[in-house]
Amino acid sequence: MVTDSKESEEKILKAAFSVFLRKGKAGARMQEIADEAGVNKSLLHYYFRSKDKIYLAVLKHTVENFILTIVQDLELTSDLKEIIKKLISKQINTIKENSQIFQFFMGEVWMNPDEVKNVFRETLKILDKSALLVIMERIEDAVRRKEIRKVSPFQLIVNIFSLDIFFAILSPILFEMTDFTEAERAAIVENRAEEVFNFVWESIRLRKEE
Amino acid sequence: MVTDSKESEEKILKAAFSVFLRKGKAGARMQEIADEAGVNKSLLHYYFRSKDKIYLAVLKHTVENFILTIVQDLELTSDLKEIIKKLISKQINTIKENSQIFQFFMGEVWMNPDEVKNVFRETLKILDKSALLVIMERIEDAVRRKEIRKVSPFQLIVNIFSLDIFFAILSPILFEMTDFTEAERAAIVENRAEEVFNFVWESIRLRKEE
DNA sequence: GTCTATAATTCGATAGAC
DNA sequence: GTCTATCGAATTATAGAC
Repeated sequence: MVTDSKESEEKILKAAFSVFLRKGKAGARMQEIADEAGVNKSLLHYYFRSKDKIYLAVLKHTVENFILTIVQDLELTSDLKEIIKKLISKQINTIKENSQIFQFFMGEVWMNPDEVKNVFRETLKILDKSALLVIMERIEDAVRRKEIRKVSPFQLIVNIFSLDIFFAILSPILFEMTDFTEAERAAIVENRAEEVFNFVWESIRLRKEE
Repeated sequence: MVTDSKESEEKILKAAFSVFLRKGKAGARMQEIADEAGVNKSLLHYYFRSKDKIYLAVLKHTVENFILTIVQDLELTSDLKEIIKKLISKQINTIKENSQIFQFFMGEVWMNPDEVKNVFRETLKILDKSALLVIMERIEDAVRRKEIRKVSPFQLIVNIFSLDIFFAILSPILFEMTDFTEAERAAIVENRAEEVFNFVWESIRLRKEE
């Protein structure tokens, strides 16, 4: 069956994305990708030469997704409290909608650290980092204005992202350690953004009487 | 070469631990385990029947390690501030010394969620959870005594663990986004426990003037 | 561009000698 | 308990027809 060339290539990429995310680099099978794409296995090599090359394309996509989630493009007109609240809720929503990507990424960081680091570096060159820099500058500014206590902007961002992503990946396992009912668990997941914001804001806001 | 039976089995387990942690379930090779253990490949099947069985033994070990790191056995005589400070520094030290285990665990949660969940459940039955329960009870108590603001003990523990483990796994990657020198990076890693404690304690401590 | 057929290799597992 | 030899299945990759 002859179809548009772009069409097959895109179908393969989409299927590869799905399979690699579920099975990881070592567990992914070319045949499974071909089946899911609805094309012949040979076409995978025709378009991408090797499994490694397909994996690299998928990895690049997840790294972009990862970085853009940390960065997030925000309106910076409002005050810092609102900026942080939006950053957290946007991050948590993005992670919730793409949880497989982040779980895959965490796994690959450990399995292929050098490969991930290289892709990460290259992706950073291309992507627009200004959004992150602007937020970090805004945090430094808030420290100077005594709106919040003295914190390292980098560490604050890392802390926020830790609270967002770790819970998203491990909450199913961690709940095993508790007696929460299904309804309670759902409520905790639902309110995670608010919980994180409170936790963070209570930590950094400056009180008048101190 | 005939050696003590226990000796070979232990060498295999140790090698399997090393290989599975580096390569994951799908990427690990029986031959590589045999080589690293210095025994014949057939012995792996003689002692463990199949690759799956060896993997399961390794997974159990990592799950125990994971749970015991969250729990940590602490002196509970001092005040809550000291308890939390010790919990954080102990967690961070444990994670630093066994970072491969936690990275492996994060990866396996995504690749084999059901298998991990099962092992997790079984391990919880065996392990002594009292240490965690005592800490959570101590947190609730502190809330009642107005030593700290109202927090969910579960979420506080999860938040602390998130801040500890996420940074340990991803800091090499995240540093790629910054201009820190090697010395600065080392200092940040070195001071992570203090940073996390400050972040947490500032968030939950109650001020007099409020 | 797409398909069939198959080469080339790798891998988990087992049989059987010692 | 340990080793050699090998099976059989799975998997990546390619050659070549259409």
